[in-house]
Amino acid sequence: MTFTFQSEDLKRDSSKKLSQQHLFSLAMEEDVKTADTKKPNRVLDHEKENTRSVCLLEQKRKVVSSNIDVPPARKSSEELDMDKVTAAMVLTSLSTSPLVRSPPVRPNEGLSGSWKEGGCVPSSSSSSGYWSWSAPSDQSNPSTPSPPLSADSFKPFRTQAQPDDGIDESEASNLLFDEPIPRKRKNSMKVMFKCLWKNCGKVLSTAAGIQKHIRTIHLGRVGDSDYSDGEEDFYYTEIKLNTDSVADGLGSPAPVSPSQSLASPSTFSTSDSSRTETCAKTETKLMTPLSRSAPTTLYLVHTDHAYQATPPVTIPGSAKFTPNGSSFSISWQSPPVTFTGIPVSPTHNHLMGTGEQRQHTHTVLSSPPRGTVSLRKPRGEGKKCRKVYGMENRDMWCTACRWKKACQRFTD
DNA sequence: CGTGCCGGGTT
DNA sequence: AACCCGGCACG
Repeated sequence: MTFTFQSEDLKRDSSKKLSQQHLFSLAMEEDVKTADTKKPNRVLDHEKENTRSVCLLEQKRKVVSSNIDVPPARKSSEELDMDKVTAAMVLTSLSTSPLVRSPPVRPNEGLSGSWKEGGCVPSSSSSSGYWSWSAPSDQSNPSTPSPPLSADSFKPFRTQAQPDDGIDESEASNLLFDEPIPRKRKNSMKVMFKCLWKNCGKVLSTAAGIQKHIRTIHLGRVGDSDYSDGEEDFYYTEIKLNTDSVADGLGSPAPVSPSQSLASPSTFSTSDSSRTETCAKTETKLMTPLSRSAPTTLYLVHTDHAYQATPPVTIPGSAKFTPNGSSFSISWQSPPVTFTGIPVSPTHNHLMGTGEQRQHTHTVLSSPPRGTVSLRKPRGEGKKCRKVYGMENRDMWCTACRWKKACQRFTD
């Protein structure tokens, strides 16, 4: 769209840099605003636009930074600052992730890639600006360093996680637990990306990470690990898990922390299929006994476009005792709406025989035998998307629900 | 009153 | 189709 014109503009006149930045922040602000109005409106669109424009702008910025010589005069503080940041980033990424060196921008990981470079941007508000990226929706004004307030304004998932993405699995999973609750939202959700590949329960905290994982491990794209044709999208899904309610649920000096039950981070090191297996197993072991009794690590997966309705939560192995992914999971988590699915992308899991796990066996859980044929449907008592996700997350509902049709995800 | 969803409308 | 919504029954 306006992109071409803008970048051209840039090249032509480097002195416009500032105004460009201005433009940038303006754009951000606008997006934020729209996203903030969340209420019952189509946030999704905004979000899409948002991310897209972010992408564009990111690219733009790169152009800027590469094409423009910063006059020596201003080089002092800004540049120094920037250098510090850059250096720090380089160091961290070097020390933690030997694997990842993200070249330019690639289609899928473009976002995360650019996040990293966000630090290098000669923005006037150097450091603070850089951090505020992570959640554009939190602050409408980039110049205010105010701490991100809980903000119901949040959009459930800003596509990719934090600025530290793309780091690498090992780091990613550790990071997750180190990082002291990035933004405290309603119930401190954690967005994770789970590999759906058979027998692989790998969970990473970044989309980039999981994509890479899939690419290298499952798709066998070793050499050109940077190349992404988007196929990975099919093999992972986003999950959200709630750290708060976990603690609540155990309600005591709980011996099991979410982190432990999720996956043992300690073992993460490099990509190796055997390792992934073990990880999956650990997960299973931990999950199984717990999930029978009380909610521990609450998470639920969903794959968006929903007629594939809640495909198995697929914790490999645990599926066995799970009569039905959806109704099972909701049943033990009522008031604190803890987990929610996340639309990653309009992809479908052809991987898991979608249908099979769903319906049947249902009867076990659902209401006692009802003899009456009833003229009108008894109205299933289970919570439907609307209840589960709430109005503000309408975009997470199954399509049917969005259209006010009979819910396809939580059938009864 | 909120929710689930039928029936019917629009794109 | 895909999408949206008025309106009604149910709780």
